[in-house]
Amino acid sequence: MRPEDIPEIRALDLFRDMSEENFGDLVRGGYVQTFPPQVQLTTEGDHSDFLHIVLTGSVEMFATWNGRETSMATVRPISTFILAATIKDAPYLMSARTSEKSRIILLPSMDVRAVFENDNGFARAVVSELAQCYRAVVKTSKDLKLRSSIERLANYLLRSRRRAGDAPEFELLLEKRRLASFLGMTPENLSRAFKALRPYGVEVEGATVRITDLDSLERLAKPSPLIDDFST
Amino acid sequence: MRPEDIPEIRALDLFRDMSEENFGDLVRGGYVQTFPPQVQLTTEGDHSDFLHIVLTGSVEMFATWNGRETSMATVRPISTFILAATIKDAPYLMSARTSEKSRIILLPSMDVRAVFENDNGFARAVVSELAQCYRAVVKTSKDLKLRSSIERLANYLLRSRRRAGDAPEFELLLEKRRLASFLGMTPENLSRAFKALRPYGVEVEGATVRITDLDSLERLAKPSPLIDDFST
DNA sequence: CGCTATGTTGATCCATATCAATAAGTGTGG
DNA sequence: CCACACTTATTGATATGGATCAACATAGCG
Repeated sequence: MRPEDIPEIRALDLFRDMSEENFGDLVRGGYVQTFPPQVQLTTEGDHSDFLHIVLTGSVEMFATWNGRETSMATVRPISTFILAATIKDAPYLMSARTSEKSRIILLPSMDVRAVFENDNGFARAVVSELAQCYRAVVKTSKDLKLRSSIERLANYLLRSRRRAGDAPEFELLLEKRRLASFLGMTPENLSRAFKALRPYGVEVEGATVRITDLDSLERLAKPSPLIDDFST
Repeated sequence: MRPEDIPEIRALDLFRDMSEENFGDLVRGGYVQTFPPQVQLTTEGDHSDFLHIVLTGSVEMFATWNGRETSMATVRPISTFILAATIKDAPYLMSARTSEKSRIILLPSMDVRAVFENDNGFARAVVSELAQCYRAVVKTSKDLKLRSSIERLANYLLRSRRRAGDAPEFELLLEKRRLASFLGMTPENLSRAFKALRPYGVEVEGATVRITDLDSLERLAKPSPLIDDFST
């Protein structure tokens, strides 16, 4: 692992409260690797060997069943994935692939579990991280069950806008077909949903989205902090 | 709290590893209450005042948006709910109501957080519980996104059968309209889905289900441990 | 450049929702 | 214990959101 990576990792919520010694143990066994796009990092059902941390780039979490595939989430820097599987020493429930060129830290699961047993600060940080993940999935589930596809897209755009610092114009960070899968629809249907949002002030050109009538879009989307807020 | 309740709580995974003293603190401030059916215990958006533990009966977790409502999960004895909100001191993402007459333990959230800070055994148990909850929601999400409504019902029946000790005949533990909502469909559609499963050896009479051709149903349902297993 | 993957658009189909009517439970009070 | 009211479940008819199929356009990329 490059020495310049270490402070960045140390600054993560997950590792901030652990002892210097335990952090050293954890990092010593780990390594950083750069992957090209479209590399599959984990396969659902496999046993958890490493805790992954995305340093740069982005990673798509997806799941399959009976020949079908669906996009479950996108992991962006700097955060971990498959923490739950690592801690429980259980098989992955999701697969992961790089969406773009990405630098990823790999920490051996055994080491993570060992430090988890010894370091109370780390154990508490894991709780916080897992609670966050849990709440994120619950929100996604509510989004899926309570909203139509157009409402989901409208709220997704409002969230994207917020993530871009409330800019009226921003880039979609996902390929449209992945976005469609994430929102639980087909690419064709997403295309039509974008068109259906035009009367509400949504202009799309390639990956660029401009929201010209925020009020109108919000009246349609009815965003809720209990579904659409990032942190709470 | 009745003295005879205490050992039962102490035996829960969540409380087994904590110090006697901290357990005492936690239990002292809590109390047990019996609620009639259809009592709403928490409301989404409210602040977390108590960690709830279901001793008997059952509790439905549900969520609402824009006048719509959906059933998210059913909590059965003996387990906790809204642990994530309690630990994070965040608003509830789901509401809870008793489905039947239920005995519930209420532990003040403040006490739970205080003990969480002090007791390392408890902190680790919370991790394990949260990881479990997280993985359960991920499975439910996969079920929803990757399967049609008939496939979801078929797999739900196979899980119910398993929970009933692989009995060929068992009772639905949910009202059909709640089951429909949990599976993400309308009651009418659930009715039709049951009829559609008749050729696969599913006989329904009231709340009683008999599975007469397991192989056939499994060929249709294609259950997967990564979606349908309870614990892993 | 030209190939291949992605995105769009149109036509059609299908799963599921909605609406409406009836039946069957379930609980309540007389 | 029965009659009534009310909720839940079923069934049929119809509507519709979203999927699928097909053709074409477009944009990355080697």
